[in-house]
Amino acid sequence: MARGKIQIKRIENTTNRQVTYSKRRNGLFKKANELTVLCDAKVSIIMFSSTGKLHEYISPSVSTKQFFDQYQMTVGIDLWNSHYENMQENLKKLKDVNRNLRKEIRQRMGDCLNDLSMEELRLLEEEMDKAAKAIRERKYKVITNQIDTQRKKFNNEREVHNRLLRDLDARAEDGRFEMMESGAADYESVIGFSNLGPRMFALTLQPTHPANNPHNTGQQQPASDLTTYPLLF
Amino acid sequence: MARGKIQIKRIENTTNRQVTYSKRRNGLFKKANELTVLCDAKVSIIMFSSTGKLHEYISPSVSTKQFFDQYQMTVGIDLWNSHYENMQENLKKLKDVNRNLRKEIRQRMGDCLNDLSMEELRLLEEEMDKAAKAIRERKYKVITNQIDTQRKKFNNEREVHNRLLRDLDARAEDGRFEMMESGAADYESVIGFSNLGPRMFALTLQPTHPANNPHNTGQQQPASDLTTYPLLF
DNA sequence: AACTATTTATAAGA
DNA sequence: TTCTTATAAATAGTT
Repeated sequence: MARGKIQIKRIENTTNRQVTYSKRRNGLFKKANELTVLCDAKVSIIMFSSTGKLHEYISPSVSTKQFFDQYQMTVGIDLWNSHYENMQENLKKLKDVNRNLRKEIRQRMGDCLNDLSMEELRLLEEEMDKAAKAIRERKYKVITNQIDTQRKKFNNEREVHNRLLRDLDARAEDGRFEMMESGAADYESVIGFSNLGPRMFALTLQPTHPANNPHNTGQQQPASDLTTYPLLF
Repeated sequence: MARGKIQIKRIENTTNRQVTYSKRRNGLFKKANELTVLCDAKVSIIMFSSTGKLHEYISPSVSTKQFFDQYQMTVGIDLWNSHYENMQENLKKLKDVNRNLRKEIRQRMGDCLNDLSMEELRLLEEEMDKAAKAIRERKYKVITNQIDTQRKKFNNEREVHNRLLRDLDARAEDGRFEMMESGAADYESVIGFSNLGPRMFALTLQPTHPANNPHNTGQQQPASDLTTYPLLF
């Protein structure tokens, strides 16, 4: 406002506009600061130039965040509530669903049955029976699988053992002197193992159900005995 | 700036301070608006007086919300993210809990048993049995209560009916002419009801279990017969 | 709220 | 960008 009055309308010359922006921005900030000091006020100015550049003034001793909080509190309506609201609602819904789920679980555990109607109780009982059946079946299947794994492991060990025995016999026939080289202690340990092997298993497994599973072949004998374990649970 | 230079420091006189606040605020807003127009900028001014009063300027065609969004985007740090984060986390936790609850329910319904260990299956089965027992007991109790209510209702109706009969007998003895006044149709209907009453109930209820409940008194006979209903469920 | 003497801000030019 | 300066605008103190 000097060297000629100007119209308050967009300055078309870009350079001119940016110069004016810079000058007036400083003027604005200076005024804001004076206001802050003179009147003990809190002022926040945020501005973007036409090129998108940000400039900010804020009264000393206040943070933008504090400013924002106070703004919200004063205005009453929550600026970020629009962001929040949806979330708040989701949270509430989820909590509700959660509560209901917990209630359902409690009912399925036999608690909190008081507000169930006769028909609901009947349905629940039916479901429980069906579920219990499924659980028992699954349990049985798990056991069966465990047994099966056990059997395979056992068969495998037995085979290894048998191979060991065969090797031993073969060596004993081929050349007895080779064994002396490897030492008597080794020989004794192998012999010891062979003595404890099949006979020990036969002792611990077979007497339990001597006549069971008539379709078992000799090959599967020990494992088949193991599969009768489920009956003991 | 007029009629004498002033020091830029807090104005102690309250009235004076408020007047100056008001004047300079207008000046600031005017300047902000000029800046907006001249330089095609976006300006937001938020200020609080020393008394906490809020005043705001914002360039036309921009909302405070948009302003803060742009501010955030430019500054990079999210002003309300700190508020958000907590909520986001809560939401996530709740969803997780929710998922687990649903899974538990499915397991209690006999589905999704695959990732349960043998021990978990055993415990679940145990719980299911216990729960099923509780549910059956509750069901039984509900039935019993229903029966009891039914019985009371029935007794009450019977009593009303008997009183009606007694009143009828009394009237019949006291003065037969009064009845003729009220009309034959009414009389017939009352008689009709009395004929259908106790005999009808006796017919429908008693033959079912003629020898049951030997400890029932004559007074409670029809209701007691009703209490045998639970056996039919 | 209006006035106005004076200070301050600033447009244009350098 | 900064300085200069003529001039417009803002405003302190007053009514």
